[in-house]
Order: sequence, then C-alpha cells, then structure tokens
Amino acid sequence: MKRTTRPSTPSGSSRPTRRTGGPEQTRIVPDAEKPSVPVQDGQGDRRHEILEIAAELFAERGYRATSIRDIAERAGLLAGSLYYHIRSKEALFVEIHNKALEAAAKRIRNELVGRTDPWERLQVACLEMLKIQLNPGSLTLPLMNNLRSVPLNVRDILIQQRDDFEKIFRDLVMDLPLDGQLDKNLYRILLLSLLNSADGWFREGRLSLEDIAAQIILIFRHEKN
Amino acid sequence: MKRTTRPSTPSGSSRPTRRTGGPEQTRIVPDAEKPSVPVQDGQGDRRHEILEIAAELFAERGYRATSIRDIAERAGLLAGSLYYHIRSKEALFVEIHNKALEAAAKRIRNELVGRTDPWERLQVACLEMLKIQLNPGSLTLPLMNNLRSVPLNVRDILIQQRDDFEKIFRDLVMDLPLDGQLDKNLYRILLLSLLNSADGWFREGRLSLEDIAAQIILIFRHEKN
DNA sequence: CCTACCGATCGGTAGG
DNA sequence: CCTACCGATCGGTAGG
Repeated sequence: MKRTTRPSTPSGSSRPTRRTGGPEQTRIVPDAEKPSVPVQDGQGDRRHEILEIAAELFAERGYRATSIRDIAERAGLLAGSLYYHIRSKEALFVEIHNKALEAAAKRIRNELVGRTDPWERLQVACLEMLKIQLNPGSLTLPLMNNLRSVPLNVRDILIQQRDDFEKIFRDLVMDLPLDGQLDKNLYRILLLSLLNSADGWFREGRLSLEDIAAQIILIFRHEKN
Repeated sequence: MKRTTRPSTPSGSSRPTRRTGGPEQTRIVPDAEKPSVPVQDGQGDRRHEILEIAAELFAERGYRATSIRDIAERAGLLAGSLYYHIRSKEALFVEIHNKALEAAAKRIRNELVGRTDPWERLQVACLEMLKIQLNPGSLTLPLMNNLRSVPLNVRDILIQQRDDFEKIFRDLVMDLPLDGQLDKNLYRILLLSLLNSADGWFREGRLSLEDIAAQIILIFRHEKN
C-alpha cells in the first residue's frame, strides 16, 4: 500500500498509474461538485479507506506527528487532494476519534450480553478493552490517550466524546459488590487509565491478554465485607 | 516571565530591556567562547534556568508541540541564541528527562528512609510519585509518559533511562508479601503505569493526594494467604 | 546573546 | 483528484 513515488503530470504522455496494486478503481460519483462546506460522504468507500489509514497513522504517531501529507501518501494521492474528502485535519481527527469510541463501545457491549456475574462482566470488558487498545489496525484506534499532542480546542471535543464512552464502565463498577472503603469513582478512573494506556506498558511475553485481564481483576477485586 | 515583545536592535537608540522583571542580570562568563561541540556548562545558572523553562513546556505540551522558539521566548532570548546553551532540541530533552528521573528517584528514596513496613513503603513511594507527576513546576517534570511524540532515536534513550528508575519500584514490589497468584512483574508495571499517567486522570476534587495514594494501596494490597 | 538567514515541512487553498 | 501555490513555522547555522 505504501507509495513513495509521485505521479508527474496528469495528462502528459508518461503518466504512471496511481494505484499500482489492485485493479484500476472505477470512479464513483464522477461529476459530483466539491461539497466544501457540508459533510462529505456519498463515496463512502474511498472516504472510509482514508479514515482507516489516518486512524492507523494517528494511533502510531499521535496527532501532531502525523502530517496531512503522510496520510495522503498512504492513500495514494497528494496532500491537496485529501481536502476533497476531508474538511480539515482537526475535523478528520475528531471524526476518527468518535468512530473509534463508537466501535469500541459496540464491541464491549457485545461481549457483555448474557453475562450476569458482575466481576466476570468487568473482566470481559477489560479484556475487550485491551484487545482494542492493542490492535493498531482497525478504526478502533488505540490513541484515546495522548491528548497532549492534540490542539486545545479539539481536546475539549474529544473529552466530551469520551465521557459518554466511559458510562459503560461507570455502570460496570456500579454493579460491583465492592469493598465499602473504596471510592468507586477513583476506582473506575484508575482502571480505565490502566486499560487506556495499555499500549504504553504491554510487552509481548509469557502472559496472554486473557492472563492479563485476569490479573487485573485479581488486583481490582475487593469483595464487600 | 512571559515575553511577547521582541527587542529590536541591540545597539540602537531605542533598545528595550530584555528581562523586564527582576534586576538586570550581570553577565556571567562574559568572554567565554561558544563551546559548540562539548557539553555546555560553566554558566550553570542561566543554563539551569533554561532547563527548567524547557522542562515545564515539554511537560505541558509534549516534545513536538514545544518549539525551540517557545522555549527561547520564555527564557527571554531569540531562538538562535538558545544554541549557545544547548546542542539540539533532542539533546535538551534527553538531558531534562534524565535530570527529572534522577530528581524523582532522590525524592522517593528520601521518603523511604526509616520506614520498614513493605506496604507503607509502597504507599509513600506512590504518594511521592503522584506529587512528582502532578507538580508541573520543577525539573521533575511529569511527562515520563507520552513517548509517542518523541522521535524514535530519542525514545530508545529515554526508555533506557527509565528502566534504571523503575528499579526502585522493582525492589519495593519484591519485598511485598504478595498473594502468590499475582504476577509481580505485571503488578509493578500496572502500578507504575497508573502513577506515570496521573496527570492524565487526576482531577482536583474531594480526594487529596494522600487519600488517592491510600486508595491505590487499598486496591493493590493483596496479602499472601 | 543578536542578526539574518537556510532548507524543510506544515495545513490549507484556488482553479481546473 | 492534480498542479501549483500560499504564509507560517520548524530546527538549526554563520558570523559577529
């Protein structure tokens, strides 16, 4: 997928093909005018592809270290052309972040169905969260940390998006028969912080993700009385 | 301390003073030639001041988001002039990071003297670590996380510096009469990860840092048998 | 420590 | 989606 050479002139005699890998893609929505102000969708295919590419890069390098040109290159087009698909770098990031949270929430809720034991529920949620954090491929990008590299105005939006997501864990912790000495709020925050920063501390080793999730519950499990 | 206006000509008729705040600093080491290749010290005062300013900025914004011009401005000089004191942005960061770790280690070890109960020792270490992480002022900067915004070559150096620091906690955990089910390695990593990301999750509120440290120990305390 | 730069790169735009 | 730019900013250097 990576593209290092650049095409020269668009209508010259020696124009190299842009997407060398697969079959030449037929143009979708060929005569659509640039929807510069409203949200651009319609040719969801290409756009979604770009979102995934951008998500991966943001996850790897953080917001600031990922340039619009990096994203464009991986997508097989030039920097300027990206702006047919996105409004701005910030808007792109916000959208990705939001989609990632939604996808993560869906995955976790999916793991929860049919389980009733509160500690088991917490454990599967933790495990799923770890899997999400440590899988750099999909749109469920593992960078929900690292807000520091994000511009302040964007940061506020992200934090709000996140608060919604954290409700899942709020409920999970609420249902725990937890030792009365423990502050449930802090408890949840600490647990989430651990999970969110997983790609900062995880090392491939003897312990599987299942083992790690079990260990985390072992640590965090303090029964009432 | 913040400086927004810039001096015009150095020997013109209308030269504004640069350091408007305190008394005009007398030049130390006035005729020293630029030590461009070797390490610059000698006028440790000014240099130390610059290190602290840079530390604060790096802690607030991360490596990439902090420009050499930001640092220079806060220090009351121009970007180019900084290079009389530092070799490069990367070298500056590495030095700060190292000094921060050393200072942090010293503070923690200091809290440990005279204490023998292993859980109490762990708790005071946690508390001190929290204080360090949440104090943006001093050279013990709270950015030991956030490696993602740091260039790869620098990252390797930082990780190595950190490994040394973590030995303190390795020993602390070693001495714990810990439940045999728990993996001491993971246990230490999780605890450190929590402490290191404190400025990501801490919110001013009902709980003091002492309370939080106590809660953390409450969570992590699992006695053998 | 300043002046006066450098080449590189950034996010973004006009116009097709 | 490309060409051809823009102004801003970056880390860093020469020479004083």
